[in-house]
Amino acid sequence: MQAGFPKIYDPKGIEERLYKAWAQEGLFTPKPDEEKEKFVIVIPPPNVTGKLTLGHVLDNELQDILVRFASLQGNEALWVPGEDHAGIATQVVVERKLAREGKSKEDLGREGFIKEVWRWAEEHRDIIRHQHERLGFAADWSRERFTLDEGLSRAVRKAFVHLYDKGLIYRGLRIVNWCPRCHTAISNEETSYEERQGSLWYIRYPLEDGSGHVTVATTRPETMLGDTAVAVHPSDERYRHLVGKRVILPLMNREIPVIADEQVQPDFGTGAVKVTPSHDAADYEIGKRHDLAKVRVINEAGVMTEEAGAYAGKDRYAARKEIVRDLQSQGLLEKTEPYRLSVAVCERCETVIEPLLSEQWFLQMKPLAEPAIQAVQDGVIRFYPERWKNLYFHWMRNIQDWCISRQLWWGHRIPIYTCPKCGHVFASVDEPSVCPRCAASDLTQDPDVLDTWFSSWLWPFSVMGWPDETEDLKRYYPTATLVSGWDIIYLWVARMIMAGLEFTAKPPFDAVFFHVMIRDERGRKMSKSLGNSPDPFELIDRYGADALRFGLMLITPREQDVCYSEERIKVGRNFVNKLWNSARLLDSLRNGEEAEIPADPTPTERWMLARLAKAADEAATLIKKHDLYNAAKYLYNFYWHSFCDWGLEFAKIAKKSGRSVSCALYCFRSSLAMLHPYMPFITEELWERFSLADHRLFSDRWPEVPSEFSQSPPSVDAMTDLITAVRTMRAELGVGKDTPVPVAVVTSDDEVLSAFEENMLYLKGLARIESVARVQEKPHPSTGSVFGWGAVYLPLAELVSSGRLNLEAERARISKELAKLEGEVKKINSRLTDDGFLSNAPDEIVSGERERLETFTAKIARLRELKEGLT
RNA sequence: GGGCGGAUAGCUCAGUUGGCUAGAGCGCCUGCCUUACAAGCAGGAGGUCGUAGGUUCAAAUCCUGCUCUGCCCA
Repeated sequence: MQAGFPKIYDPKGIEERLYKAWAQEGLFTPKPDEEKEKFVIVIPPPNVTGKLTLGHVLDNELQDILVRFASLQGNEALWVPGEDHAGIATQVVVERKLAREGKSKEDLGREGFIKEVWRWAEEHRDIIRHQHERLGFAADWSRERFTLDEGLSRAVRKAFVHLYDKGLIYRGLRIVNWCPRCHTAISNEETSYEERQGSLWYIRYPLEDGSGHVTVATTRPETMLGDTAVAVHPSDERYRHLVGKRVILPLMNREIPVIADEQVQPDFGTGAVKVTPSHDAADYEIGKRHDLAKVRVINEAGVMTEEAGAYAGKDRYAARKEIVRDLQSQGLLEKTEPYRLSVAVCERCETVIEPLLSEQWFLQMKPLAEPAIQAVQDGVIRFYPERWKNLYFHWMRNIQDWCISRQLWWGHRIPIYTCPKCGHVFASVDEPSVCPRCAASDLTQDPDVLDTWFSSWLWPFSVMGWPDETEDLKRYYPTATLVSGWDIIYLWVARMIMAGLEFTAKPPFDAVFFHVMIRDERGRKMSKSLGNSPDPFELIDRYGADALRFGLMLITPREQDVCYSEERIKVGRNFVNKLWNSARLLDSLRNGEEAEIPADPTPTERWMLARLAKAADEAATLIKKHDLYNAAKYLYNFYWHSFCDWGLEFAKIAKKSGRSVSCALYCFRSSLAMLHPYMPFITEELWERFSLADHRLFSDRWPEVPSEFSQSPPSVDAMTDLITAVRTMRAELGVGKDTPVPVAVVTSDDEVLSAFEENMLYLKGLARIESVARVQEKPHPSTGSVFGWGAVYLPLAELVSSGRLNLEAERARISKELAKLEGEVKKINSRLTDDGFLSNAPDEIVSGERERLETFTAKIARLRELKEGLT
């Protein structure tokens, strides 16, 4: 054993050293090469809110694999990294941090607060960058971008002005999702619904003429203060006589009308509902149809307004309690029922959303959606897996206008200016000093900022320098594949497609690769509030980046959310260990031998090369189909169970009789290249240790085994059959592995027999087979196994002396095999006597069944013979 | 309420356009510290493919109903 090749692979130090070297060499900054095809990925920019999670590791690892694979395929590969300023999310975390220090953002003022957020953002960008480095990601950091960079901010303004001047951006008074905690409007896509236990309160509204009352049911009694009507369904017989009458709104003593509207669901509550146009989207629509007054009783902070009379100044939930109590004391509360309802909450802070009538900027989406639907329909942009198209089309065809303004400080300020003199409102890319209409100065800019996604949707081209016609934009846009979780298909993916087509007239990428979500052992989504997401960097400390990466790939199927547990990724660590130790073995066997295909490969070497060729082919095909999971499995099985279990065992034995290990080294070298996209560090480390080339693995080529070696010699398969059979029989009979055994073989295949004779070294080395004798008939007494190429017998007479033989286990094994084959034969027979099968099934299937019948019957005959001989 | 998935070995999952004895990893059982690896080696047990029908010469695979389950949208 060569000194300095430790028994256990210790990633610490190695990973750090290699990443530093790669970065210094500028390995991931592509050298423009007109001969090469380009393969470009832009990272889904992580938020600067915090550290990376296991979900990020997965998302980015997939990209890294694609980029490294593309490079090995001879492409000019580029991966553009960067981060997202994440408006609300970042503002929320910084506000929380300030709150812990006893400060508020108002204390700092807008300028001061933004400075504080910048500090936070820069700090977290550093952390994120470092985390990417630790994972070994082949990103080109010289091109790193941030959504608030000057260039990207200009892109945002440019896009805004373009859409504004096109008439697609408008200001509107609408019911929006208002987060009273974040103090901003948010889009539908940023709210989620939670099932909660609430109550349904039945409230009596007395008729103005004193002839009784109408009972309405509500889950939000505090909004009643803003009621401006009671509505019933026009065909509801129970209430028809009341339509047109007036009721007295309790607590407020306001007269409001009873109206009829199709939108009312007669089966909800009593069938009569209260209408609050200022605090409910559906009621707003009713209000518009009936020209109802709008009374706003809750403000932006979730506090009752002046319009709420006696309840003004109270929190919405405190007011609810008091209102219910007051109604009760006035005898107007008919009953209270427990009720399950789904409430909208803010995705960022989980505060219950207040639907609020508010003036906001909206982007008209229908015109943008049409070409984007077309692009996916026509296959200009492909989705993997394809089924996500359904979700995409559904949303795109029902797309709503996008509320793009946010009442935040952190973000891109809306480039809308108002002239104090002439009142002209206009959009401008650059900050204007005077009004273009009346030349007045002292213009005021809209105080609000844009939704974060308004910058993210430009990402694929804004990172390339758009709106300028930069070299990068010309060279690397459109990009190749976008990797994303399906959870942001609306928020991000669909919008990017729309933006790409609108602003660059090109689809921003050729393909979208949607990956699954990582859940915990119990199948729960990983979330910060549950605290069930492990820290990936602790895992790296414990197992190394490669083990985490490969382990993650081995347990993450394509279409099914993965249940993560630390136990499960150990499979990655075990593989790393296997890879390392197989290298250690090769290192001890080589004496300066080259990694190359020998001029005269032996049958076992040919067998190994054929498997390598198949693996290189299969894995590449799978990766091209974005099936990185099955490619990982294929490589795992090839390396461990073909190369190590057989290839290296053969090589070890051959080496003892002086054969060079160059062929094994060739397979090893090829394997390093194939595994490199999954495990960049250990493969590079071994690449260096073995001095396999003077360039980095990243710049190497995917293995291509010459086609003359793609055929596997069948005689070697017969050898592995023989070896396995003898091992099984030994185990069942209880014959120790050190006891040499002679075997007898019945076969009509001369090649198989001569392969056995010529390769006794391997048979001896791997199964302690002392001799192989060709016989015509089964020796007595003996046990054995039957194959397509013949049968192998273990004469028992000679083994009896070595101890008690467990014939019972042998009989059981043979009986089981017999039963299985007899069952098969029965099935085949019934098929072959079925006219329907004979006339309908393709010829190759029929002849295949005939062949199977023949070999199975032959096997059965031999097995029966064996069983009888074992009594 | 509308839509999209899933249900295959004890667990987590593969299973290409229907057609060789339904596979893997982990776990389990037996034997091994065999000079690369016990994070390992060799061998083994374990599944009427959720359920009821249908299509077909042939169904884990296609169709329909049902049950359970996850998610998205409203």
